[in-house]
Amino acid sequence: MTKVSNVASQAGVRARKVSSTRVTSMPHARDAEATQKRILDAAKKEFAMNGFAGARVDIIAARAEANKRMIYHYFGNKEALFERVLEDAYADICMAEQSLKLDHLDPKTALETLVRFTWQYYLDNPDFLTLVNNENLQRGVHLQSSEVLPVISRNRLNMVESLLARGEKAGVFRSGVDAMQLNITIAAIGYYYITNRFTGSIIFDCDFMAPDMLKKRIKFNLQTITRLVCK
Amino acid sequence: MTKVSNVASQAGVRARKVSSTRVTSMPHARDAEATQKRILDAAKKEFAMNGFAGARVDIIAARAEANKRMIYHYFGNKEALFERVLEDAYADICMAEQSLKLDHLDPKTALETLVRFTWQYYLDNPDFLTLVNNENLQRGVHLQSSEVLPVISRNRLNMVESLLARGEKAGVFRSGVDAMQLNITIAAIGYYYITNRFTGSIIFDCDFMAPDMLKKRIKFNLQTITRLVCK
DNA sequence: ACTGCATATAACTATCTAGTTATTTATATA
DNA sequence: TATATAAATAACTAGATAGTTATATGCAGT
Repeated sequence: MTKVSNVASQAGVRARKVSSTRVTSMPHARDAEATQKRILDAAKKEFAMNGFAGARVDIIAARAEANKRMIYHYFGNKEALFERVLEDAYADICMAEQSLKLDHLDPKTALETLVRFTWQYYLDNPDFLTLVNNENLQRGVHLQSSEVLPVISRNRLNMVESLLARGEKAGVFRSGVDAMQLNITIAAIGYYYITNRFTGSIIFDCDFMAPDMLKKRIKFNLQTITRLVCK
Repeated sequence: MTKVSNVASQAGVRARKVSSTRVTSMPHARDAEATQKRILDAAKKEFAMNGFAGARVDIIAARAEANKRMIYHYFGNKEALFERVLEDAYADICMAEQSLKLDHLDPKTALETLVRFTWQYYLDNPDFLTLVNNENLQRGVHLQSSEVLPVISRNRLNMVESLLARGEKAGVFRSGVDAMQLNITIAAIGYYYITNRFTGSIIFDCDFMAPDMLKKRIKFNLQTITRLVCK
Protein backbone atom coordinates (compact mmCIF):
# COMPACT_ATOMS: atom_id res chain seq x y z
CA MET A 1 0.00 0.00 0.00
CA THR A 2 2.46 2.57 1.22
CA LYS A 3 5.02 1.41 -1.27
CA VAL A 4 2.67 1.65 -4.19
CA SER A 5 1.43 5.11 -3.33
CA ASN A 6 4.96 6.35 -2.76
CA VAL A 7 6.11 5.09 -6.10
CA ALA A 8 3.09 6.59 -7.76
CA SER A 9 3.64 10.01 -6.24
CA GLN A 10 7.27 9.94 -7.23
CA ALA A 11 6.32 9.12 -10.77
CA GLY A 12 3.82 11.93 -10.64
CA VAL A 13 6.47 14.41 -9.60
CA ARG A 14 8.68 13.31 -12.44
CA ALA A 15 5.95 13.65 -14.98
CA ARG A 16 5.09 17.13 -13.85
CA LYS A 17 8.72 18.13 -13.82
CA VAL A 18 9.10 17.17 -17.44
CA SER A 19 6.13 19.23 -18.50
CA SER A 20 7.22 22.56 -17.03
CA THR A 21 10.33 23.90 -15.32
CA ARG A 22 10.53 22.96 -11.66
CA VAL A 23 7.23 24.32 -10.44
CA THR A 24 6.91 21.29 -8.22
CA SER A 25 8.89 19.60 -5.46
CA MET A 26 11.44 22.18 -4.44
CA PRO A 27 14.82 20.47 -4.23
CA HIS A 28 16.37 19.80 -0.88
CA ALA A 29 18.86 22.25 0.56
CA ARG A 30 22.46 21.11 0.22
CA ASP A 31 23.05 19.49 3.57
CA ALA A 32 25.08 16.33 3.45
CA GLU A 33 24.51 15.42 7.07
CA ALA A 34 20.76 15.93 6.90
CA THR A 35 20.52 13.91 3.70
CA GLN A 36 22.45 11.04 5.25
CA LYS A 37 20.18 11.10 8.25
CA ARG A 38 17.08 11.08 6.08
CA ILE A 39 18.49 8.13 4.16
CA LEU A 40 19.33 6.22 7.34
CA ASP A 41 15.89 6.82 8.80
CA ALA A 42 14.17 5.75 5.63
CA ALA A 43 16.43 2.71 5.31
CA LYS A 44 15.76 1.63 8.87
CA LYS A 45 12.04 1.75 8.26
CA GLU A 46 12.23 -0.04 4.91
CA PHE A 47 14.60 -2.77 6.11
CA ALA A 48 12.51 -3.30 9.23
CA MET A 49 9.32 -3.48 7.22
CA ASN A 50 10.49 -5.74 4.43
CA GLY A 51 13.73 -7.37 5.48
CA PHE A 52 17.00 -7.02 3.64
CA ALA A 53 15.97 -8.86 0.48
CA GLY A 54 12.46 -7.37 0.47
CA ALA A 55 13.65 -3.80 0.96
CA ARG A 56 13.85 -1.66 -2.18
CA VAL A 57 16.56 0.90 -2.68
CA ASP A 58 14.23 3.04 -4.78
CA ILE A 59 11.71 3.14 -1.96
CA ILE A 60 14.39 4.17 0.50
CA ALA A 61 15.46 6.98 -1.78
CA ALA A 62 11.89 8.14 -2.29
CA ARG A 63 11.07 8.05 1.41
CA ALA A 64 14.28 9.88 2.24
CA GLU A 65 13.31 12.49 -0.34
CA ALA A 66 16.78 11.93 -1.72
CA ASN A 67 18.13 10.75 -5.01
CA LYS A 68 19.09 7.12 -5.23
CA ARG A 69 22.56 8.12 -6.31
CA MET A 70 23.06 9.71 -2.90
CA ILE A 71 22.60 6.35 -1.22
CA TYR A 72 25.39 4.87 -3.27
CA HIS A 73 27.50 7.95 -2.78
CA TYR A 74 27.22 8.03 0.99
CA PHE A 75 26.87 4.36 1.83
CA GLY A 76 28.33 2.35 -1.04
CA ASN A 77 25.63 -0.22 -1.64
CA LYS A 78 22.51 -1.80 -0.22
CA GLU A 79 24.44 -4.20 1.97
CA ALA A 80 26.70 -1.55 3.48
CA LEU A 81 23.64 0.58 4.16
CA PHE A 82 22.02 -2.31 5.98
CA GLU A 83 25.15 -2.79 8.08
CA ARG A 84 25.16 0.85 9.02
CA VAL A 85 21.49 0.78 9.96
CA LEU A 86 22.07 -2.27 12.15
CA GLU A 87 25.07 -0.83 13.92
CA ASP A 88 23.21 2.39 14.59
CA ALA A 89 20.30 0.44 16.02
CA TYR A 90 22.60 -1.38 18.44
CA ALA A 91 24.29 1.88 19.36
CA ASP A 92 20.89 3.36 20.18
CA ILE A 93 19.90 0.65 22.61
CA CYS A 94 23.33 0.85 24.18
CA MET A 95 22.95 4.56 24.80
CA ALA A 96 19.54 4.00 26.32
CA GLU A 97 20.94 1.31 28.61
CA GLN A 98 23.67 3.58 29.81
CA SER A 99 21.19 6.09 31.10
CA LEU A 100 19.96 3.43 33.52
CA LYS A 101 21.47 4.04 36.95
CA LEU A 102 20.91 0.72 38.64
CA ASP A 103 23.57 1.30 41.30
CA HIS A 104 21.32 3.76 43.08
CA LEU A 105 18.57 1.20 43.55
CA ASP A 106 18.36 -1.76 45.88
CA PRO A 107 19.18 -5.00 44.05
CA LYS A 108 15.66 -6.32 43.63
CA THR A 109 14.32 -2.98 42.41
CA ALA A 110 17.31 -2.65 40.09
CA LEU A 111 16.61 -6.07 38.61
CA GLU A 112 12.97 -5.19 38.07
CA THR A 113 13.97 -1.90 36.51
CA LEU A 114 16.20 -3.75 34.05
CA VAL A 115 13.41 -6.14 33.09
CA ARG A 116 10.96 -3.27 32.65
CA PHE A 117 13.46 -1.23 30.65
CA THR A 118 14.23 -4.07 28.29
CA TRP A 119 10.55 -4.76 27.72
CA GLN A 120 9.71 -1.11 27.18
CA TYR A 121 12.60 -0.58 24.80
CA TYR A 122 11.40 -3.44 22.63
CA LEU A 123 7.86 -2.12 22.73
CA ASP A 124 8.97 1.36 21.74
CA ASN A 125 11.41 0.16 19.06
CA PRO A 126 9.93 -2.82 17.24
CA ASP A 127 12.17 -1.95 14.29
CA PHE A 128 15.17 -2.95 16.35
CA LEU A 129 13.77 -6.43 16.84
CA THR A 130 12.99 -6.83 13.16
CA LEU A 131 16.46 -5.73 12.14
CA VAL A 132 18.06 -8.18 14.55
CA ASN A 133 15.81 -10.95 13.26
CA ASN A 134 16.86 -10.13 9.76
CA GLU A 135 20.50 -10.18 10.59
CA ASN A 136 20.06 -13.62 12.14
CA LEU A 137 18.17 -14.78 9.07
CA GLN A 138 21.31 -13.81 7.21
CA ARG A 139 23.47 -15.73 9.66
CA GLY A 140 25.05 -12.65 11.16
CA VAL A 141 27.22 -11.83 8.17
CA HIS A 142 26.81 -8.09 8.43
CA LEU A 143 27.78 -7.82 12.08
CA GLN A 144 30.66 -10.26 12.04
CA SER A 145 33.16 -7.52 11.37
CA SER A 146 31.50 -4.97 13.64
CA GLU A 147 33.66 -3.49 16.36
CA VAL A 148 30.85 -1.64 18.07
CA LEU A 149 28.83 -4.68 19.00
CA PRO A 150 31.09 -6.50 21.48
CA VAL A 151 31.73 -3.22 23.32
CA ILE A 152 28.03 -2.53 23.60
CA SER A 153 27.20 -5.90 25.02
CA ARG A 154 30.15 -5.83 27.38
CA ASN A 155 28.47 -2.85 29.05
CA ARG A 156 25.26 -4.71 29.56
CA LEU A 157 26.99 -7.83 30.82
CA ASN A 158 29.02 -5.80 33.32
CA MET A 159 25.86 -4.12 34.50
CA VAL A 160 24.17 -7.44 35.21
CA GLU A 161 27.29 -9.00 36.72
CA SER A 162 27.74 -6.24 39.25
CA LEU A 163 24.04 -6.22 40.04
CA LEU A 164 24.10 -9.95 40.71
CA ALA A 165 27.19 -9.60 42.90
CA ARG A 166 25.59 -6.78 44.86
CA GLY A 167 22.35 -8.68 45.37
CA GLU A 168 24.17 -11.80 46.41
CA LYS A 169 26.25 -9.88 48.92
CA ALA A 170 23.11 -8.27 50.33
CA GLY A 171 21.64 -11.73 50.73
CA VAL A 172 18.63 -11.15 48.49
CA PHE A 173 19.86 -12.98 45.37
CA ARG A 174 20.78 -16.62 45.06
CA SER A 175 24.43 -17.31 44.45
CA GLY A 176 25.74 -18.78 41.21
CA VAL A 177 23.29 -17.21 38.80
CA ASP A 178 25.02 -16.92 35.42
CA ALA A 179 25.00 -13.31 34.22
CA MET A 180 25.09 -14.17 30.52
CA GLN A 181 22.24 -16.68 30.78
CA LEU A 182 20.21 -14.22 32.82
CA ASN A 183 20.83 -11.52 30.27
CA ILE A 184 19.66 -13.78 27.50
CA THR A 185 16.57 -14.79 29.41
CA ILE A 186 15.57 -11.22 30.27
CA ALA A 187 15.81 -10.38 26.60
CA ALA A 188 14.11 -13.59 25.44
CA ILE A 189 10.90 -13.32 27.45
CA GLY A 190 10.22 -9.84 26.08
CA TYR A 191 11.66 -10.23 22.61
CA TYR A 192 9.85 -13.43 21.73
CA TYR A 193 6.48 -12.09 22.77
CA ILE A 194 6.87 -8.97 20.67
CA THR A 195 8.50 -10.31 17.51
CA ASN A 196 6.06 -13.17 17.38
CA ARG A 197 3.03 -11.04 18.10
CA PHE A 198 1.48 -11.75 14.72
CA THR A 199 1.61 -15.54 14.76
CA GLY A 200 1.04 -15.37 18.52
CA SER A 201 -2.17 -13.41 18.12
CA ILE A 202 -3.41 -15.95 15.57
CA ILE A 203 -2.38 -18.97 17.63
CA PHE A 204 -3.88 -17.80 20.90
CA ASP A 205 -6.73 -15.93 19.24
CA CYS A 206 -6.20 -12.67 21.08
CA ASP A 207 -4.51 -9.35 20.45
CA PHE A 208 -0.97 -9.57 21.80
CA MET A 209 -0.65 -5.79 21.69
CA ALA A 210 -3.84 -4.99 23.60
CA PRO A 211 -2.97 -2.92 26.70
CA ASP A 212 -4.19 -5.47 29.22
CA MET A 213 -2.33 -8.26 27.44
CA LEU A 214 0.85 -6.21 27.62
CA LYS A 215 0.29 -5.59 31.31
CA LYS A 216 -0.19 -9.29 31.95
CA ARG A 217 2.97 -10.10 30.09
CA ILE A 218 5.28 -7.69 31.87
CA LYS A 219 3.84 -8.78 35.21
CA PHE A 220 4.50 -12.42 34.35
CA ASN A 221 8.02 -11.62 33.16
CA LEU A 222 8.84 -9.78 36.37
CA GLN A 223 7.71 -12.83 38.32
CA THR A 224 9.75 -15.14 36.12
CA ILE A 225 12.95 -13.19 36.69
CA THR A 226 12.53 -12.45 40.38
CA ARG A 227 11.66 -16.05 41.18
CA LEU A 228 14.70 -17.11 39.18
CA VAL A 229 17.14 -14.74 40.84
CA CYS A 230 15.85 -13.90 44.31
CA LYS A 231 16.16 -16.18 47.30
CA MET B 1 27.69 -19.59 -2.86
CA THR B 2 25.27 -22.45 -2.87
CA LYS B 3 22.88 -20.50 -5.00
CA VAL B 4 25.42 -19.62 -7.63
CA SER B 5 26.78 -23.12 -7.99
CA ASN B 6 23.30 -24.56 -8.23
CA VAL B 7 22.35 -22.19 -10.97
CA ALA B 8 25.54 -22.94 -12.81
CA SER B 9 25.04 -26.69 -12.70
CA GLN B 10 21.47 -26.31 -13.88
CA ALA B 11 22.65 -24.21 -16.80
CA GLY B 12 25.24 -26.85 -17.56
CA VAL B 13 22.61 -29.55 -17.75
CA ARG B 14 20.58 -27.48 -20.13
CA ALA B 15 23.49 -26.79 -22.40
CA ARG B 16 24.42 -30.46 -22.62
CA LYS B 17 20.84 -31.43 -23.31
CA VAL B 18 20.66 -29.15 -26.31
CA SER B 19 23.77 -30.60 -27.87
CA SER B 20 22.70 -34.24 -27.96
CA THR B 21 19.55 -36.19 -27.25
CA ARG B 22 19.06 -36.80 -23.54
CA VAL B 23 22.28 -38.50 -22.67
CA THR B 24 22.37 -36.54 -19.45
CA SER B 25 20.17 -36.10 -16.39
CA MET B 26 17.67 -38.89 -16.65
CA PRO B 27 14.22 -37.39 -16.20
CA HIS B 28 12.29 -38.08 -13.02
CA ALA B 29 9.75 -40.86 -12.96
CA ARG B 30 6.18 -39.61 -13.25
CA ASP B 31 5.15 -39.43 -9.64
CA ALA B 32 3.01 -36.46 -8.74
CA GLU B 33 3.15 -37.07 -5.02
CA ALA B 34 6.90 -37.52 -4.93
CA THR B 35 7.43 -34.40 -7.01
CA GLN B 36 5.25 -32.36 -4.69
CA LYS B 37 7.16 -33.63 -1.72
CA ARG B 38 10.49 -32.78 -3.32
CA ILE B 39 9.21 -29.29 -4.09
CA LEU B 40 7.95 -28.79 -0.54
CA ASP B 41 11.22 -29.96 0.96
CA ALA B 42 13.25 -27.75 -1.33
CA ALA B 43 10.95 -24.80 -0.69
CA LYS B 44 11.19 -25.22 3.06
CA LYS B 45 14.96 -25.15 2.88
CA GLU B 46 15.08 -22.19 0.52
CA PHE B 47 12.52 -20.09 2.42
CA ALA B 48 14.23 -20.87 5.70
CA MET B 49 17.62 -19.97 4.31
CA ASN B 50 16.70 -16.77 2.53
CA GLY B 51 13.32 -15.64 3.74
CA PHE B 52 10.28 -15.18 1.56
CA ALA B 53 11.60 -12.27 -0.48
CA GLY B 54 15.11 -13.68 -0.68
CA ALA B 55 13.99 -17.14 -1.77
CA ARG B 56 14.19 -17.89 -5.49
CA VAL B 57 11.63 -19.99 -7.25
CA ASP B 58 14.25 -21.17 -9.74
CA ILE B 59 16.44 -22.41 -6.93
CA ILE B 60 13.54 -24.28 -5.39
CA ALA B 61 12.81 -25.96 -8.72
CA ALA B 62 16.46 -26.86 -9.22
CA ARG B 63 16.88 -28.25 -5.72
CA ALA B 64 13.67 -30.22 -6.04
CA GLU B 65 15.00 -31.59 -9.32
CA ALA B 66 11.68 -30.50 -10.76
CA ASN B 67 10.68 -28.11 -13.46
CA LYS B 68 9.61 -24.66 -12.32
CA ARG B 69 6.31 -25.11 -14.10
CA MET B 70 5.49 -27.92 -11.67
CA ILE B 71 5.66 -25.50 -8.76
CA TYR B 72 3.04 -23.29 -10.36
CA HIS B 73 1.01 -26.30 -11.38
CA TYR B 74 0.88 -27.85 -7.92
CA PHE B 75 1.01 -24.79 -5.66
CA GLY B 76 -0.19 -21.80 -7.66
CA ASN B 77 2.46 -19.24 -6.89
CA LYS B 78 5.34 -18.38 -4.62
CA GLU B 79 3.13 -17.01 -1.89
CA ALA B 80 0.81 -20.00 -1.80
CA LEU B 81 3.84 -22.28 -1.69
CA PHE B 82 5.16 -20.36 1.30
CA GLU B 83 1.80 -20.69 3.05
CA ARG B 84 1.80 -24.41 2.46
CA VAL B 85 5.34 -24.78 3.77
CA LEU B 86 4.45 -22.82 6.89
CA GLU B 87 1.31 -24.80 7.60
CA ASP B 88 3.16 -28.06 7.14
CA ALA B 89 5.85 -26.89 9.53
CA TYR B 90 3.25 -26.14 12.21
CA ALA B 91 1.56 -29.45 11.56
CA ASP B 92 4.89 -31.22 12.09
CA ILE B 93 5.53 -29.71 15.50
CA CYS B 94 1.95 -30.45 16.46
CA MET B 95 2.36 -34.11 15.58
CA ALA B 96 5.58 -34.27 17.56
CA GLU B 97 3.86 -32.69 20.58
CA GLN B 98 1.08 -35.19 20.46
CA SER B 99 3.46 -38.05 20.92
CA LEU B 100 4.36 -36.60 24.31
CA LYS B 101 2.53 -38.48 27.04
CA LEU B 102 2.81 -36.12 29.95
CA ASP B 103 -0.09 -37.66 31.86
CA HIS B 104 2.00 -40.68 32.74
CA LEU B 105 4.63 -38.58 34.47
CA ASP B 106 4.52 -36.80 37.81
CA PRO B 107 3.84 -33.07 37.33
CA LYS B 108 7.36 -31.79 37.85
CA THR B 109 8.89 -34.39 35.55
CA ALA B 110 6.18 -33.70 33.00
CA LEU B 111 6.95 -29.98 33.09
CA GLU B 112 10.65 -30.65 32.63
CA THR B 113 9.88 -33.03 29.79
CA LEU B 114 7.89 -30.32 28.05
CA VAL B 115 10.71 -27.80 28.42
CA ARG B 116 13.26 -30.30 27.14
CA PHE B 117 11.03 -31.34 24.25
CA THR B 118 10.45 -27.76 23.14
CA TRP B 119 14.15 -26.99 23.29
CA GLN B 120 15.12 -30.14 21.45
CA TYR B 121 12.53 -29.61 18.76
CA TYR B 122 13.88 -26.15 18.05
CA LEU B 123 17.42 -27.48 17.99
CA ASP B 124 16.50 -30.25 15.57
CA ASN B 125 14.35 -28.03 13.37
CA PRO B 126 15.94 -24.61 13.07
CA ASP B 127 14.05 -24.16 9.79
CA PHE B 128 10.83 -24.02 11.73
CA LEU B 129 12.07 -21.04 13.71
CA THR B 130 13.24 -19.22 10.61
CA LEU B 131 9.93 -19.75 8.87
CA VAL B 132 8.01 -18.43 11.86
CA ASN B 133 10.33 -15.42 12.03
CA ASN B 134 9.68 -14.77 8.40
CA GLU B 135 5.97 -14.97 8.78
CA ASN B 136 6.16 -12.44 11.59
CA LEU B 137 8.35 -10.20 9.49
CA GLN B 138 5.45 -10.30 7.05
CA ARG B 139 3.00 -9.45 9.82
CA GLY B 140 1.35 -12.84 9.78
CA VAL B 141 -0.47 -12.37 6.50
CA HIS B 142 -0.01 -15.93 5.31
CA LEU B 143 -1.36 -17.58 8.41
CA GLN B 144 -4.29 -15.28 9.04
CA SER B 145 -6.61 -17.48 7.07
CA SER B 146 -5.15 -20.75 8.32
CA GLU B 147 -7.56 -23.14 9.96
CA VAL B 148 -4.92 -25.57 11.10
CA LEU B 149 -3.08 -23.19 13.38
CA PRO B 150 -5.64 -22.45 16.10
CA VAL B 151 -6.39 -26.16 16.42
CA ILE B 152 -2.74 -27.01 16.80
CA SER B 153 -2.13 -24.48 19.52
CA ARG B 154 -5.31 -25.43 21.32
CA ASN B 155 -3.77 -28.87 21.84
CA ARG B 156 -0.66 -27.45 23.38
CA LEU B 157 -2.60 -25.05 25.58
CA ASN B 158 -4.82 -27.86 26.84
CA MET B 159 -1.78 -29.95 27.59
CA VAL B 160 -0.25 -27.22 29.74
CA GLU B 161 -3.54 -26.31 31.39
CA SER B 162 -4.21 -29.85 32.56
CA LEU B 163 -0.60 -30.25 33.65
CA LEU B 164 -0.82 -27.10 35.74
CA ALA B 165 -4.09 -28.23 37.29
CA ARG B 166 -2.67 -31.62 38.11
CA GLY B 167 0.47 -30.17 39.68
CA GLU B 168 -1.53 -27.68 41.68
CA LYS B 169 -3.81 -30.39 42.99
CA ALA B 170 -0.80 -32.49 43.93
CA GLY B 171 0.56 -29.52 45.85
CA VAL B 172 3.78 -29.21 43.88
CA PHE B 173 2.85 -26.28 41.65
CA ARG B 174 1.88 -22.79 42.72
CA SER B 175 -1.70 -21.83 42.05
CA GLY B 176 -2.68 -19.17 39.56
CA VAL B 177 0.05 -19.71 36.98
CA ASP B 178 -1.32 -18.57 33.61
CA ALA B 179 -1.10 -21.42 31.07
CA MET B 180 -0.79 -19.15 28.05
CA GLN B 181 1.94 -17.01 29.57
CA LEU B 182 3.80 -20.12 30.68
CA ASN B 183 3.50 -21.57 27.21
CA ILE B 184 4.94 -18.42 25.70
CA THR B 185 7.79 -18.33 28.19
CA ILE B 186 8.76 -21.96 27.66
CA ALA B 187 8.93 -21.27 23.95
CA ALA B 188 10.67 -17.91 24.37
CA ILE B 189 13.66 -19.02 26.42
CA GLY B 190 14.56 -21.69 23.86
CA TYR B 191 13.48 -19.91 20.69
CA TYR B 192 15.29 -16.65 21.36
CA TYR B 193 18.56 -18.37 22.13
CA ILE B 194 18.47 -20.39 18.94
CA THR B 195 17.16 -17.87 16.41
CA ASN B 196 19.54 -15.25 17.71
CA ARG B 197 22.52 -17.57 17.84
CA PHE B 198 24.40 -15.60 15.19
CA THR B 199 24.18 -12.15 16.73
CA GLY B 200 24.35 -13.82 20.15
CA SER B 201 27.63 -15.52 19.34
CA ILE B 202 29.07 -12.20 18.16
CA ILE B 203 27.77 -10.23 21.12
CA PHE B 204 28.93 -12.63 23.80
CA ASP B 205 31.99 -13.76 21.85
CA CYS B 206 31.34 -17.46 22.18
CA ASP B 207 29.80 -20.22 20.10
CA PHE B 208 26.13 -20.48 21.05
CA MET B 209 25.91 -23.89 19.41
CA ALA B 210 28.88 -25.47 21.17
CA PRO B 211 27.75 -28.56 23.08
CA ASP B 212 28.64 -27.26 26.54
CA MET B 213 26.90 -23.95 25.81
CA LEU B 214 23.77 -25.82 24.81
CA LYS B 215 23.95 -27.89 27.99
CA LYS B 216 24.28 -24.75 30.10
CA ARG B 217 21.31 -23.20 28.37
CA ILE B 218 18.89 -26.07 28.80
CA LYS B 219 19.93 -26.42 32.43
CA PHE B 220 19.29 -22.73 33.03
CA ASN B 221 15.95 -22.93 31.24
CA LEU B 222 14.83 -25.86 33.36
CA GLN B 223 15.68 -23.88 36.46
CA THR B 224 13.84 -20.84 35.16
CA ILE B 225 10.65 -22.76 34.56
CA THR B 226 10.67 -24.94 37.67
CA ARG B 227 11.39 -21.97 39.93
CA LEU B 228 8.54 -20.14 38.21
CA VAL B 229 5.99 -22.91 38.51
CA CYS B 230 6.93 -25.09 41.48
CA LYS B 231 6.23 -24.19 45.08
C1' DA C 1 33.44 37.54 -9.24
C1' DC C 2 35.69 33.04 -9.95
C1' DT C 3 36.46 28.36 -9.45
C1' DG C 4 36.87 23.69 -7.57
C1' DC C 5 34.37 20.51 -5.26
C1' DA C 6 30.75 18.43 -2.78
C1' DT C 7 25.92 17.81 -3.28
C1' DA C 8 22.19 16.64 -5.99
C1' DT C 9 19.41 14.97 -10.10
C1' DA C 10 17.65 12.31 -14.00
C1' DA C 11 17.96 8.92 -17.13
C1' DC C 12 19.86 4.63 -18.23
C1' DT C 13 21.29 -0.47 -18.29
C1' DA C 14 22.45 -5.14 -17.44
C1' DT C 15 20.64 -8.58 -14.98
C1' DC C 16 17.39 -11.03 -12.48
C1' DT C 17 12.92 -13.06 -11.41
C1' DA C 18 8.06 -14.50 -10.97
C1' DG C 19 5.10 -16.29 -13.76
C1' DT C 20 3.54 -18.24 -18.88
C1' DT C 21 3.19 -20.52 -23.19
C1' DA C 22 3.89 -24.13 -26.12
C1' DT C 23 5.17 -28.65 -26.43
C1' DT C 24 6.53 -33.39 -25.34
C1' DT C 25 6.10 -37.78 -22.97
C1' DA C 26 4.68 -41.43 -19.85
C1' DT C 27 0.90 -44.12 -18.14
C1' DA C 28 -3.65 -45.83 -17.04
C1' DT C 29 -7.74 -47.47 -19.04
C1' DA C 30 -10.95 -48.88 -22.63
C1' DT D 1 -3.37 -51.16 -29.30
C1' DA D 2 -5.39 -46.57 -29.20
C1' DT D 3 -6.13 -42.49 -26.74
C1' DA D 4 -7.17 -39.29 -23.13
C1' DT D 5 -4.99 -37.19 -19.53
C1' DA D 6 -1.74 -36.06 -16.11
C1' DA D 7 3.16 -35.14 -15.56
C1' DA D 8 7.08 -33.05 -17.13
C1' DT D 9 10.13 -29.93 -19.88
C1' DA D 10 12.16 -25.97 -22.31
C1' DA D 11 12.01 -21.57 -23.83
C1' DC D 12 10.13 -17.23 -23.25
C1' DT D 13 8.41 -12.49 -21.39
C1' DA D 14 7.13 -8.43 -18.96
C1' DG D 15 8.39 -5.97 -15.32
C1' DA D 16 11.36 -4.98 -11.55
C1' DT D 17 15.77 -3.83 -9.38
C1' DA D 18 20.58 -2.81 -7.90
C1' DG D 19 23.83 -0.17 -9.42
C1' DT D 20 25.91 3.61 -13.14
C1' DT D 21 26.73 7.38 -16.14
C1' DA D 22 26.40 11.86 -17.36
C1' DT D 23 25.14 16.21 -16.01
C1' DA D 24 23.72 20.17 -13.27
C1' DT D 25 24.10 23.37 -9.39
C1' DG D 26 24.93 25.63 -4.88
C1' DC D 27 28.64 27.17 -1.89
C1' DA D 28 33.26 27.95 0.46
C1' DG D 29 37.58 29.85 -0.01
C1' DT D 30 40.31 32.94 -2.77
